[in-house]
Amino acid sequence: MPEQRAGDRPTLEAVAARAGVSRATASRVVNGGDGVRAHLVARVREAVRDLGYVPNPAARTLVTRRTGAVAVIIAEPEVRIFSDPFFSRQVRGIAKELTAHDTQLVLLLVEDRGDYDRIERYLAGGHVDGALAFSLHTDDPLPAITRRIGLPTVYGGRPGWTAGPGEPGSAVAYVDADNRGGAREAVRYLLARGRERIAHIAGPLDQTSAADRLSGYRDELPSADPALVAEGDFTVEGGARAMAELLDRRPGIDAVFAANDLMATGALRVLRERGRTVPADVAVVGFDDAEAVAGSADPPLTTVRQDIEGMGRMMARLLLDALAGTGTGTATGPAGAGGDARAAAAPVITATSLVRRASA
Amino acid sequence: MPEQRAGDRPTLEAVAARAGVSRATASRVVNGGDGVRAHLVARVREAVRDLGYVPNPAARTLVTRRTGAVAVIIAEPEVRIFSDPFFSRQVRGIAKELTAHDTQLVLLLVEDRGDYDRIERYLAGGHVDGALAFSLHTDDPLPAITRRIGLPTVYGGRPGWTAGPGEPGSAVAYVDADNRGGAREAVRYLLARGRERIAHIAGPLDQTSAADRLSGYRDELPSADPALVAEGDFTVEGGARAMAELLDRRPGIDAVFAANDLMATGALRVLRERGRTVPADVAVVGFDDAEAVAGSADPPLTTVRQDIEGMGRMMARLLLDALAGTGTGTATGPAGAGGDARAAAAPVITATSLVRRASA
DNA sequence: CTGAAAGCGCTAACAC
DNA sequence: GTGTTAGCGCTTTCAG
Repeated sequence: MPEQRAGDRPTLEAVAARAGVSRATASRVVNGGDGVRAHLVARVREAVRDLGYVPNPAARTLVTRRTGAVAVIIAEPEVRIFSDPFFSRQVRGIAKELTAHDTQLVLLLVEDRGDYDRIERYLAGGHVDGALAFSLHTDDPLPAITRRIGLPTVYGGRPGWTAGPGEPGSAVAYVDADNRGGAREAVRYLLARGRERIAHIAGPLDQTSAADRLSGYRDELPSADPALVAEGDFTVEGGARAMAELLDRRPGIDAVFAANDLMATGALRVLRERGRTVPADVAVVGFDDAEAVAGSADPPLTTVRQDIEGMGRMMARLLLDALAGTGTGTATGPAGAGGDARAAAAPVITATSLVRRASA
Repeated sequence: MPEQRAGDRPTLEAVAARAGVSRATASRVVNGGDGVRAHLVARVREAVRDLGYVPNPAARTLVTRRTGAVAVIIAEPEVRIFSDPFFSRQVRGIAKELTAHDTQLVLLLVEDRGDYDRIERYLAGGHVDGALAFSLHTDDPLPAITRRIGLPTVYGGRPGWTAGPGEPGSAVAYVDADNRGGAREAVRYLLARGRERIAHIAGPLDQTSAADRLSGYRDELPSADPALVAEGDFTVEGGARAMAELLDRRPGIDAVFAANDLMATGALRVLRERGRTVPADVAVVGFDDAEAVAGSADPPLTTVRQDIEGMGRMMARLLLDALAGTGTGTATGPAGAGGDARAAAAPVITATSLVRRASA
């Protein structure tokens, strides 16, 4: 290997030399400059600028054991990632918050079960300081992995295994919308408008968001005819199928609350095909308020809005807080607490609100 | 079960000791094991397993100057990222290919112009080995940045500044669909079905994909009435607005070719509102074949399909090839070529195909 | 084929 | 305040 090209990146050493200080002082300045005399700070800063110095993150990570990066793990089936703006929005919220804290976002997409090996190796390798993961199903292997590795993790959506107040040690940090409350509000609204046979198109019930919305529906309609509930899959097609089913079973339906906007859109289509007018004959309420979907539906959807981007931001904030608290990963915290005393182990539930448009 | 707590992760040193070899040999085994006697390989592998050893990427990067990570830069305005499945699909294609080559994906979202400083610092920091960037507008600062840093980069979509065969040194690696050819096919199809007043809803013309599709339309209809072209913005709403405009200007339209499916959907809505039947009165053809959009439109869209995920994969492959070729970044290649002689500096154009559904 | 040794660039004690 | 000095864990000549 010939000698280093002149274009090679300058090191801290070079900066120090040019500024006439030691590497240590140069380092102090680069990292904030506390406790260094002003004129030296200036000299070092100048050298940095002149040389175009940029710290080498690998070297820094090697000694600090911090990477300044966070993994975002998405394990959702392909179809949903693409059809539902939900993920992109949430990721954007996360990205904004991470960026504001100079933290990088490493995207890990899980295609199939076998990928978890790769994920585990990656996470165990110390490439990232923490992880953000979405809507886990009950049997998802991820929690076990992150726990084994001792990697701070925040979940998006209530994880499937958290049912009651949680057994000891199972405190999980997660962020979710008030799905149940939002669903209740939707149904109450329909009731208030005089609707009497209100159906529900549920999402896949192995997802807590779908289950919680169904619970909300049932809260308000405890004695509703079970035939008024059909399970969809959060897609337009699924919503259409469910609507058709519902109409076949109970032609007298005068309102539908769909567990997301995409399914509501599918319902709208079927209602139109079957000659029902919305909202005159049948009122429709969705959930999400994904602008590109709800606003441009025909007619525009009345829906339960959740602040998806805000939830993403909140997830990131929770994780960053946890990282600021602990050292490298697990415990070793000041007080001799047993488990990893991540402050944010309590869930954060964000509010929803009903947005009135034309469909109900 | 080793059950290592993070913090005391075993090092190569430990592996070597347990296997009774030197660190160098252990390293060789971990990195493939070429030229190490079989029984030593076995012993080291066993030690790795027993100890649960995972290499420290920072240490490795420090010496190899390779990070095993690639940046994916998305600078699209918010509205498009969320409404259009295009990006998620392409990112997924990229992710698949990168994963297959054990390379990580670092997502960089550009919110506003000021973010480019941050991006430059990040890229210059050597966090990643290369970059993948999307659909640049003519004046995008990114190319200058990556060139200055000498970071191998592949673009998705023909960059705005590549007009002709390109000036010397401006050879850019990019992957794009055959937008012009696809548009031609759409128009020819409409013509073949006997349509005589074919309008076009273009995308924002500062994006090459939109411009190229318009060119294709004009190729087939060189003397078309200019009032038959309206510019949209690739969103449902934009498509609706453009359709309304078109109808106002030329009520006799009997076909519309929209530059993407989302706009075609908006057009469908307006046509319905205005009492036009599709395809009887007006035939509609889209572009993209985004399943969630085209397939579930009402009526389902006839559209020009492009293999978005495949394009993403191709982008990643091109970049990985380039990385395998060069050392750490810029040049130092064998022949003393002036510019960075990345093999893949020629664009890759992928084929499109017309998918017939009900709208035309 | 294997081992010894020299760093990669940086931070963090610990002296001065 | 600032400099000195150890490494962080790994790859890679270079001997043997």
